[in-house]
Amino acid sequence: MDQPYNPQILEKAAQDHWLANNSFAVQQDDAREKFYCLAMFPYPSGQLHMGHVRNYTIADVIARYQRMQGKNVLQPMGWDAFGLPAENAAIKHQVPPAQWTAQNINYMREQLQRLGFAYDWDRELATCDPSYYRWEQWFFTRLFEKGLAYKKKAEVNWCETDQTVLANEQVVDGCCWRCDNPVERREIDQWFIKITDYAQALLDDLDTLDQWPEQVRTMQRNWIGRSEGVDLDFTLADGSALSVYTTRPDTLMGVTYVAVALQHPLARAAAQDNPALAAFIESQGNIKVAEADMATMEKLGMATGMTATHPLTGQQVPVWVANFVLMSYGSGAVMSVPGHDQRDWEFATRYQLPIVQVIAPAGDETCDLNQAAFTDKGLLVNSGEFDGLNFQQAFATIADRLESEGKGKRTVNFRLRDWGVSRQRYWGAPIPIINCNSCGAVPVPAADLPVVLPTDVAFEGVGSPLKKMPEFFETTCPSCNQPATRETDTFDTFMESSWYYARYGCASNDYAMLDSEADYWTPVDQYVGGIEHAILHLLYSRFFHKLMRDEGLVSSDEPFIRLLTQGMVLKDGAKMSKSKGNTVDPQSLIDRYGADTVRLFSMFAAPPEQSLEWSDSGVEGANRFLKRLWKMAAQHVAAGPAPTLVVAALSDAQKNIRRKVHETIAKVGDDYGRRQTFNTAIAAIMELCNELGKLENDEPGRALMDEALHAIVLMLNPIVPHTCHALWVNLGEQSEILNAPWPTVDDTALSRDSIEIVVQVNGKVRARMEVPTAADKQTIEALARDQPNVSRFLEGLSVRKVIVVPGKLVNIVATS
RNA sequence: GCGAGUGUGGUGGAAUUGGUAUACACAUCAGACUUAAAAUCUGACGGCUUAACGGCCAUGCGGGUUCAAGUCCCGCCAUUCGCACCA
Repeated sequence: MDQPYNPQILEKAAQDHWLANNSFAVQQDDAREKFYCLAMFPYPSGQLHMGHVRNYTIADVIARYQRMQGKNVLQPMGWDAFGLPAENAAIKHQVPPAQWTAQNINYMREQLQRLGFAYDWDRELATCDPSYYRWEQWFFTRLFEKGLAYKKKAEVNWCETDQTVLANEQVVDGCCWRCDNPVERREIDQWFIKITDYAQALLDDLDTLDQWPEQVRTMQRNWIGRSEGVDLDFTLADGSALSVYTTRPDTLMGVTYVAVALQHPLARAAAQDNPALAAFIESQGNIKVAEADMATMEKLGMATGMTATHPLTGQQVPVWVANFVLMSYGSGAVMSVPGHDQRDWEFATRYQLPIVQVIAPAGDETCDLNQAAFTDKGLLVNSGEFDGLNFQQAFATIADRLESEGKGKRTVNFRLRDWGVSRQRYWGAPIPIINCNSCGAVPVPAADLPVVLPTDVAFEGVGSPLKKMPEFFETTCPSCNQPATRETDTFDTFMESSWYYARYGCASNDYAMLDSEADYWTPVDQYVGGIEHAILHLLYSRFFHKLMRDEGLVSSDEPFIRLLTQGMVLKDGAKMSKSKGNTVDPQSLIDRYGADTVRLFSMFAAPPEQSLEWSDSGVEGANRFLKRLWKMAAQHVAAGPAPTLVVAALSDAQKNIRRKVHETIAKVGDDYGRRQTFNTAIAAIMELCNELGKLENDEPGRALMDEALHAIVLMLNPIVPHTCHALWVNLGEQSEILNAPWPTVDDTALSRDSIEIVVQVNGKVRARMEVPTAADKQTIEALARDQPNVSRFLEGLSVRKVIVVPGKLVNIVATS
């Protein structure tokens, strides 16, 4: 056995072996349980960072562990290859995005291979490849035909810097999520997908995802934002209806005015012959989202001069335009109850509108409408026939009344809005639509797909080059054969990442988007990725999965059964990032210590869901452990073949160590499989190694050492596979460790003759004692009282009670 | 403001179902080996106290439940993340 530990040589040898044997390629195999393990694929930015290393190591450990459980394990890898940075790089370095992306993929693929991840590279895919996005284009045309994709003129978030539209989810604090510049509002034609049709299903099925972090489910629930209320109509002077949505119909009798959004048709109509109102709307509409710190923005408004009739009382209430009413939620108009809504209260106070109390506290809450609105639920007052009703009763009674009189309707509202998928960018999948003057928007026929994105382009830096390429956009209408124009917008890149996990199941199928093998592998059994995707990517993927299910492409309801969201990698307390200049280059660490050391450290330093504080000396510690293990194995091997283990020949000390071996096997299996706390698994193995250092070197001791080393190498294999690959051979094994089964626990090794029991007096530890395992409570109690330090503390006290927890402790309760 | 999480030695963290708080590692210090250093090995390592055995205190703060609380309950404080005028 080579000495010393030389990771550069042994890692290369293991990787060459896996490559030569195509060790990680898998096929459908109905004889075995399948396990699909997936880490979120990377954007090919240029090189791996520590976050990637952590993400992919976690997934690889799970995949290799499941393989040792005898499962048919798929772990693929690919590239989220469309996106903005490629265009930015193209402008900066004068390289076409396709070329820049391909170079990065080649470099990063090599880095991943040097980390020894067990990927089935036969299934590798890149989303910028026409063989991939053609199916996305095809699927979009299917959605179009089903009415699930549509075009509408919409006010969108426009980023002037990136010259593109952003989804609501991509606007962070009023700024672009990528470049952090303020977002403006613009109206242009956009393609949307009806995610709102699936809002209820997306909400309901969250309850089935019991192996997802609760936090992620809560965030999605809030994002979908279901509320139950009533749509009801106020009547305008001309007899038309002004519809408002409320979740508090119990406060209906407290309405003192109605407010509409700046963009509401009524506001626009009123502004036509009211220059002051027009000016107000103009001034508020031009406020950029970033400048208007939405949460603290002053509530401003102006009366329209119109009044509306209250649906129940027949009273006339004024109609105001208010800057805080959202056009995009409900009907863009609200009934204002300043007594019981804080926003309405602030607005009414500012403009001296009447404030009426219609809800009285049911308990001892304070209610002073001079100070603030009373927003809790309570009992109705000043509400005529409804007085005395509680919230539920009032909701039901008033909703019934409105419905029977045709003035309202119970309604469920969602915060979730349809997904805008158009982007005015070049480096994305072309939207497969042809715009014809006579036929309108016509989907590209399946036979004409894919619409290939031209890769030979000149980049000037502003807007999309596609708009300047008549050879791309000039075409004929598939329907009427007249000259027509191709759509030059491309898809949001979240489209590609919403279904890639399924495509891995049949990555090279040129005849279908998904096939029966894709259905065999899906859903993903274990998904691993960053918490930053808790809403966007994970919600879109869930939505896409249901769309694909309804198209007959997959048979499951959800894409990801179990989800692990790993924490960030920090250095000096801050997230590692180029802008902060606190990055650590994985490559230099691999060069210096080997991939296994980097893998071991990133799994040992913190539990996977928590943030990981980077520590250079911690990396050295991980390397030190591997060197020690290597040395221990080398010494064992150098002493010649190990004798056969005869359990009866072991000394008591050796039996204790053997028990530790088997306890550790049980614990580590539980940590990998159920708990997914890889740090504690490693700690347990380190503990065992420390114990083994004390092992006597006699014949039974050497036999035990052989058993223990085999177990340790098997247990560490998912985390440091190269080192274990080499150690396994050195321990004299013929077969390769990759396919070795997980070690089994010998239950007889776990049994013990005696056990340490803690003795407490009044809850404080006063002694520890060894008692026979079989001892009954009386015996244990008697032994406990005999402990010198215990009898000392019991002196002068009378024992009231003795609690015996078998195998753990005795607590003697005594008072004077 | 609403929702979720976190708070344990000098540091990262462990304690899984209410039952031995501080496992494992890092750092530090001491010793061995060495001409010396590095590497390696051995040992010490929460605070106060004691010659020693031992004792007292300590898991952000204040209460509570319990024979027993890092863990459960109530009220605060700090911090991180998400959402944020959603009627």
